[in-house]
Order: sequence, then C-alpha cells, then structure tokens
Amino acid sequence: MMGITERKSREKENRIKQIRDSAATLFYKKGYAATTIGDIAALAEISNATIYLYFKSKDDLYYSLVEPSLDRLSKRLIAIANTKELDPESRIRNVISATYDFYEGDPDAYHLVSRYEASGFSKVLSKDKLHQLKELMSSNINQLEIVIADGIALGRFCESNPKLTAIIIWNTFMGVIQFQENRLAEGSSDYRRSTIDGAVEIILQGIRKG
Amino acid sequence: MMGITERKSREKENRIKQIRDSAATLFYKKGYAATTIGDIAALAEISNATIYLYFKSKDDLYYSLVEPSLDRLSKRLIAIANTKELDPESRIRNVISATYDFYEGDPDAYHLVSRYEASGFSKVLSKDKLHQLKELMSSNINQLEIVIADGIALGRFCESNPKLTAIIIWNTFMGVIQFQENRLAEGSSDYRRSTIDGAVEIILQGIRKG
Amino acid sequence: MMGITERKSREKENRIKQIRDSAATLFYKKGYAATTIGDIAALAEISNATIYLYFKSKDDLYYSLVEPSLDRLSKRLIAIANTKELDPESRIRNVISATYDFYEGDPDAYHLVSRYEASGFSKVLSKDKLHQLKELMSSNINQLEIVIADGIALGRFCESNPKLTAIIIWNTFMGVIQFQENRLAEGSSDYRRSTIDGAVEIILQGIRKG
Amino acid sequence: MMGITERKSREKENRIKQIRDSAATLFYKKGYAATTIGDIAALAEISNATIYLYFKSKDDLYYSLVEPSLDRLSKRLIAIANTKELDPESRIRNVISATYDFYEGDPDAYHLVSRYEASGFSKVLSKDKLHQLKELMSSNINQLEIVIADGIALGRFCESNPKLTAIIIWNTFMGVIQFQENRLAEGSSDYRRSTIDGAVEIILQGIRKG
DNA sequence: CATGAATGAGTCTTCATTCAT
DNA sequence: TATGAATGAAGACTCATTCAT
Repeated sequence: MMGITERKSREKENRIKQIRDSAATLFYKKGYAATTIGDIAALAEISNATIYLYFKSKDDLYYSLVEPSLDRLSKRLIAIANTKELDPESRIRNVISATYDFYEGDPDAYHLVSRYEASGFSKVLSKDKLHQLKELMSSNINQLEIVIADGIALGRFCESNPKLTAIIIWNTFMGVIQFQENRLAEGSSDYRRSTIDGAVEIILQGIRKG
Repeated sequence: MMGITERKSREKENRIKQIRDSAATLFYKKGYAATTIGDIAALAEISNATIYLYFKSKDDLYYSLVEPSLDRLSKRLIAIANTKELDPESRIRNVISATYDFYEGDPDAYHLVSRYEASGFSKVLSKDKLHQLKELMSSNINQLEIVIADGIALGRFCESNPKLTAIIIWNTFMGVIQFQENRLAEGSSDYRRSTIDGAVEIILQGIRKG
Repeated sequence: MMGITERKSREKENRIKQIRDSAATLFYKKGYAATTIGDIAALAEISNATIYLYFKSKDDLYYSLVEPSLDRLSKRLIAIANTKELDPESRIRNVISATYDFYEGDPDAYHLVSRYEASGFSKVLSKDKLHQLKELMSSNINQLEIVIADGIALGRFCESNPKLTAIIIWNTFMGVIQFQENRLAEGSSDYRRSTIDGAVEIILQGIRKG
Repeated sequence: MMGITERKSREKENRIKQIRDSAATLFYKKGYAATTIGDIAALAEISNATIYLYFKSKDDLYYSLVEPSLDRLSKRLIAIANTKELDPESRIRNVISATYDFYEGDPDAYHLVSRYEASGFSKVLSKDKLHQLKELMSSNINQLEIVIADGIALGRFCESNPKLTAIIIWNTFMGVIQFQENRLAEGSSDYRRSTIDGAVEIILQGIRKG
C-alpha cells in the first residue's frame, strides 16, 4: 500500500540527485555562466522543463549544490577541531585529511566550494544566499584557526596570528590540488595526496615551536 | 605642427586604454561570460561598435588584457630570480614584493591573472592562446622554484621539493590577497601587505635550515 | 486514443511547412541576404527562436528549401527522359510540361531553383551543399540533352551539339517564365503556358530534320 | 593656369572610375547585399568615407553602375536594329555580336545588367529608378523584336509572335553565357563565343521560312 | 509527473553612414 | 578633398523560463 508512494518518493529523490550530479559536473567543468540548463538536462537525460519541477531557477539549482556540500564539509571540520584530546598537529593533519577525503569523494562538490569565492557569482546570487555561503566558507578556515590557537596556547606552536596561519594552510591545500590536477591532466602521475602531505609538513615545521 | 598626428595617436591610445580598463574591471567583477560587450562599452562611455574598432572579438579583448599583464609580471620575476648575488630569502621576499607591487599597481590585471587557472575559460580561449597563458603562468611559479632550489643548494633551506614549496608560497600569496580583500570589503582595516609579509616569514621559517 | 500523438505530429509538420513556405516566399521575393530570420518568423506568425527549433541556421533553412525541390524535379525529368518508347519530340514536350507543372504547383520552389545559379550564394552555402546543388541542377539539363541526343541518333533531329540545344531550351523556359511573370505583374493576361509552348515549337522546328 | 583645375578634374574622374570598377567587380562577384562599402573601399584603395563624397548611398552607387551600362548597350542595339538596309538574319547576328562585345568588354557591367531582373533588389531601389531600369532592359529585347518583325514582314521568317522569339533569343544568350562561364570556371576551354553562335543558328533555323 | 514546444530578452557582431579634422 | 573614428540600427543566434497536454 505504502509501497507506491514510497517508490514514487524514491524515484523523485533519484531524479533530483540525477539533476544535481549533472549540474555539479557541468558547473565545475564550464563555470556557472557557460553551463546551460539544456546541458544539464541532456546530461541528466531529462527535459529542460523537468529541472524546473524541482528547482525554481538556475540560480536556485546552483545554490542548492554549493550550500549542502559546504555544510557537510563544515560539520566534519567542526567535529575534528573539537577533538581537544588530540594534539594540535594531529588535528591539523586530520582537518587536511577530512578535506582531502571530501575532495576525493566528491570532486565536483569540492570544486564548487573551493572555487566559490573566486567565481564572480556574487552578482548572481541573492544577498541572503551569498551571506550564508560566506559564513559557511569562513567557518572552515575558522576551524583550522581554532586548532592553531589551541596549539599556540599549549606552547606547541610559535606565537603568531592563528587566522593568518589558517589562511596559509587553507590556500595551500587549494593551490596544491589545483596545481596537481593540472599536471594530472597533462599526463603526470598522481601526486595529489603526497604533495598535500608534504606541504602540510613544511608549514607545521614553520609554526612548530622548538 | 607634428602635434596633430601626435595628439591623434595619444587619443587613440587613450581610447584603447579606456576600453581595456573598463573591460578589466568588469571581467574581474563579473567574470568573462557574465560580462557583456554592452557593459564594457557603457562603462567606457562609447558604443558597442567602437570596441570592435580596436579588438577583433570579446575573446581577443579578454586575451589582450591577460597576456601582457602576465607577461610583464613574468619578466619582473625572472629578473629577480636571477639576482644570484642576493641570498635566497631576500630574493623570495623580493619576488613577493614585486608581485604585491604588481597587484597594487593594477589590481584588475592581477585578478585577471591570478584567477586564470580557476576560471573555466579553457572553454573560451583558443588552444594556442590558452597554451601561451599556461606557459606564462607556470613561469612565475618556476622563478620561485629556482630561488628555492638555490637556497637548498646553498644549504640555507631544508632538503625538500622546491616546486612544492614554490606552490605553497604562490598559493599563499593569492589566498591571502583574496581573504584580506574580502575583509577589506566588509570594512576592516587594510592588512594586506602586512599579512602577506607575515605569511612569507612563516613559510621561510618552515623551510629554513638550522 | 492514438490520436494525440498523431495530431502532435501533424501540428509539427504544419509548423515546419509554415516556416518553409514563409521562407520560400521571402527568399524568392527578396533574395537570401535581404531576407531576415525576423521577416520569416513574422510571416509565419511565430517567434524567431521557433525557427531554430526546426532549422539549424538560416543557411540550413535555405538549403532545406532548394534541395528537395530540385531533387523532386530532377527525379521527374529523369523518368521522362527514359521513356524511350516515346518519340523525342514528345519527350521534350513532356519535359517542358513537367517543368511547367512543377513551376505552377510551387512557384516559390521553382524560383528558388531557377535562380540558384544566378544568385551569388556560392558565398553562402558550404562547399558540400553547393556541389550537391550543382549536380542536381545540371542533371535537369542533362535529361534534355539525353532526349535530344536520342532524337539525333534516330535521325529525327539535325546533327548538332545536344548539350547546346538543351541549354537553349532550358534557358528559354526560364526566360519566358520570367518575362511573362513581369507582364502578368503589370496587369496583362496570363500567357505563360501558351508562350512556353510556342517557344518550344520554334525550337523544335529549328532542330527538326527534314 | 587652367592646368591645375584640369588635373584636379581628371583625378576626380579617376577616383570615381576607381570606385565604380571596384563596386562593379564586387557586386557581380558577391551580389548587392553581400558586398559591403568597406569591401569596395578596400578594393579601390580609398576610405569608406571617400565613397560618400561621390555617391549618396550604396544604393546610389549600385544604380549608377547599372544604369549607364544598360544605357550604352541599349543605344548600340537600337542603332543595329535600325540598319534596315541589312537583311534580318544579319541584323540578328549583329545584335548578338554587339551584346557579346559588350559582355566581353565589361563582363561586370554585363552581369549587373543581365542579372538585374533576377536579383531581388526591387526591394532596394526606389520605384523611379526601378522603373527606369525596366524600361531600358525591355528596350533591348524590343530591338530584337523589331528585327524579327521586319523579317516576318519581309517573308523571311515564319509567321509567329516576334516578341516571343525575341525573348527566346535573349534568354538563350544569357543562359549560354552563364552555362559556359560555369564550365570555364571548372577548367574547360572557352567555348563562349562559338556556343553563342551555334545557338543563334539553331534559332534562326527554327524561324526561317522555307 | 514529465515534456515538447514556444518565446522574450538578450548576446555578439557587422555595416552603412556621418563628421571633425 | 580625404579620411580615421564613431555609432545607431539591425541581424543571426542562444537561453532561461513557461505552459498545455
């Protein structure tokens, strides 16, 4: 009895996922403006109109992709930052690991997120949505900052501006991914994980006390 | 007497500069696809058609902005990297200084350049132009790499992958700028230069030997 | 029940026909370059964009008009030319009759076809399409040539270059139509068919043996 | 003293001729709509604006080409038609010869003229100019008609509609030129003159009495 | 629920024409 | 006289979005 409603519901979920996956792939590959609703519909193997059954607009679809991805990552990082029982260096490595896992598990989502600030779509989203995204985005860096501040308080890291160090680490991560992806695309082996790890060690070395 | 030709020529230069400035501003603020020729013309206070007097296409205009800026920066960095008589740390600081000067002197150009890898405009430029841009872009990181390798060879820096360190520094620069610009936009004081310097010191600390 | 799909299909066919008819009329009246997509859309009472639902480009629309018309006429003429059991004079008259019927049944298509060589649209169509059209076009004259050659072989027509005679007949046809249409437009009676017939008789007289 | 004015005047004439020649070439090769003022200016090696010193508009330039060419040909044909002392067949051959000479001497002018009716530029010229052109155009056929009527009156040609016969001859001429030009363009030898002559003979044979 | 079809509002680009020099 | 520069108006084509079925 309930089965039909259930199945319908499941199918609906699938349909939505299908759209989002296609959209994420394309937004990442071609950018917001260069991706058309038609492209997304084609990739999802549905009609243009169907997208509008589930999303109010192209805008809305975009936001619906970035927001939960960013949210998911944020929650993970918050959890890690709060494992106060671990030593700060390990927690930093864990933050990086989690971010890398997030990236590996859903590269499109990662790119959407990582790129968000860089893309000029502040013109494209409503003030509200934009603000919300900025909050989430900065939360990630904040978690790093918390761990570093802890490290300084514990005397493990040199005195320094923890926010600055957080920014350095965060941007290094994004930069390395970008760079190594480029090389990967040009046929090189996959050094993404190992380079990330190396970079973190250099920075830890730079802030470690003694 | 010769004045007329001269003035004409100067006016033409001005007109071109006017267009390029408007274009740079808008491409930076809204991205390539979201910027229309009409927007640019309006900002430059000329007609759409006039743009086509000086640039073959929107594409061409875009490229004409990115390429020489990047070229200029590249040349500066190459010069700095080759002042072998200076100690490596100073040379790294000089590279950063030069990049910062470039940024400060022409923020639009900088953003166009810095964003190049992040933007999806591999779909937008011809293979040729794209390749050329990639070359120039990677040259900048290469200069840093050279200095770092020198430092390692001289025993000043720890053994490490110089390319990796270069990437870290480069991305840190871009990240810090981005971050501090956001804060600036939200009303904070201007900590751009000082944060950059702080970040460089952390990294130098991280790679310095002994 | 099945009716819906059927009706939809019919409506779609109609829409396409609507567009083609409007296009044919305008291309004939004003020529390719002077006819705008907007003109066609207006005449068909649809939006510009709708045309692009059914045709890839203005080019494509033009070609889609000329090609099948020419093809249709070609096939008819080939059939007539091959009724070897008929005497050559009758076959020539039949070719002319068929061409006239074609003209009468779809004057726009005829004009598109007849004008093809004269119009400068070799600059407008792709090499491929242009070649195909030239083939079809020359096929028509070839059919006449075949019949004339038969007539010469059978001793009914004077020795002469059959291709030349074919050209004479073909161009006479087109010229007479053009001329009589002009007069018609100026209010004269309709002498198209009768003049055509008269002209053919003169030419037959000119090539007939004995 | 007068020399300067004279030279100026001569230069002006040259300039105008230069423009007209370029225009004629291009209008013929690419058609009215597809030929731009810029094309013409480039070929004439002057600036766009200069054209407007001598011609009110593109339209005007076009007309200024067609009209005098057609006029020139008309006058010649009128003269020939009135050499009543010659026998009709010779006069017909002379008309054809004169038309061929005209064609050979200035192919661009010929094409402009021959194509006039076929081109869709009734939409492009003013009623007045259009009417004038039509008059001139039909005058040419009228001259042929006069000769043919003379031939019939003299008992040399069969009873028939002289206008019809004139049309046949006229269109045959244009058709043969077109056809042989196509072949020429494809690398064949030049059979233009000989084919014309052959065609005329066939037609004369068709209308000759006895 | 799903979609084929339609379109209004743009986008880039071209061109005939004008005008200050 | 000649022209370099500028532009309004238009043209082909695209796309997010709606709606009847």
